[in-house]
Amino acid sequence: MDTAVASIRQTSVEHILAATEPVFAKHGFEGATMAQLAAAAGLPKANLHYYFGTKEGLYRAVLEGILALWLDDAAEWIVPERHPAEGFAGYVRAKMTHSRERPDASRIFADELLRGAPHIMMYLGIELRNRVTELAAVIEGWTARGLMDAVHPVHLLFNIWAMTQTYADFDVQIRAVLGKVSIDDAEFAVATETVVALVLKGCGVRPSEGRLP
Amino acid sequence: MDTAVASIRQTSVEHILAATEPVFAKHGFEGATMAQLAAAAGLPKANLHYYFGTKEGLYRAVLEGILALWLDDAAEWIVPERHPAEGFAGYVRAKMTHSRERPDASRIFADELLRGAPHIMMYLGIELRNRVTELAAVIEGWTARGLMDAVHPVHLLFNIWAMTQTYADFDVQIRAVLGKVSIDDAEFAVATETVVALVLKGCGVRPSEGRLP
DNA sequence: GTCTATATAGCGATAGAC
DNA sequence: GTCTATCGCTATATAGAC
Repeated sequence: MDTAVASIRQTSVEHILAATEPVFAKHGFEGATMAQLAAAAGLPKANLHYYFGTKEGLYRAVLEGILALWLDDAAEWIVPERHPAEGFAGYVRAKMTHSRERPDASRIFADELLRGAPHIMMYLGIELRNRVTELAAVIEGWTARGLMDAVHPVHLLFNIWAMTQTYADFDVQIRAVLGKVSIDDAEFAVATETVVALVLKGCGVRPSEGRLP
Repeated sequence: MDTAVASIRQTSVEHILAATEPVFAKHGFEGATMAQLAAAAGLPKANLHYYFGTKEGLYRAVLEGILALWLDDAAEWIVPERHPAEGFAGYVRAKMTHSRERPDASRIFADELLRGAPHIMMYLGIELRNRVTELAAVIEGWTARGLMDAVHPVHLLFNIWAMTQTYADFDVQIRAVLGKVSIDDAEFAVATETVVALVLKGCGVRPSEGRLP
């Protein structure tokens, strides 16, 4: 089962998941067709049905890989041991890096939310909600220690997600308004530091002076 | 032509546009079917084809109504005559009100961007881009007059749009995380003032003291 | 496990009676 | 202007040879 040797099944499954992610990102679950998905994987449609049963089964498998990726950034940066200046800046930069390197993952998640989250309602209401409760406690702790202003921690998180993910989800609008065919590294760095500054100054985060109290 | 008497055509067109907006918001352009759209309007499919020709024709008509709505808020609030404390707060509150009252419009626009803006590329690159250039000049003027910090004006606008529209587009996530079936007025007011504070403090906007210099 | 060929259902769009 | 019936096509899914 869990040997280091990649079984044919495992290899095929991983190949199909990676190859079909851009198709779901481009067309959404409803818009993507099995013919497109199969063509992207370089396989006949029947093979996708063999491994995932239905189009929805394939989509759920793609989604689950994305959700696992999603929760990790916050757990690394929004922790009591850090000063909020470091924690928020690190978190925003990590999210922005994800928006740059895995925009398709962000778009699939955005599409799922836009449709009313028909496939991940339980994840939102239980797993994500629990994580947010933990993060909110850390942020309130920072405020209690006088390291930043009192800001509604949950709405702050919603806004950090919104700002960072807009650079993946609505990338086409950003490129059109900036008049650029693609967003280069320098422009993306400007965007990242604009968001970092908005969050740090917007929350009245005191400057980090070495160790925490 | 332009009389005050509503022609049958005009009445039907407006009815269909209003009735189908929620369907496009829920399923997107590709996901919505003519059968669903017709059912929402309480008409046979053939009637929709009679007035709009194709599904795409209907969708474009819905989109155009939304775009017209979209550009007005900024032109009212982000103007040189206002102090940025008043301008940004008013703009954010206006956008938040739109997210609360016309969430379907925001979602249709979000879906269009997520798909790569196949129907409104020209609007983004020309009309919206020109408007943004004007708004950026106003914001830079505020900075030059010492009323706020130097913030990249275009990225600031991207982030204001992201924060305000997330309350329409990703409303399902917000409700799930907050554990509420619907967002009540009090919660929405908290959200609004959280965004207002993030923008004003984040941009280092000086307090408004009566008249402008 | 792989792939061709096909079954069945639903799609956008239209013809033509009213 | 309205509506029923239906065309032609493409969708998801599967049967069955290899």
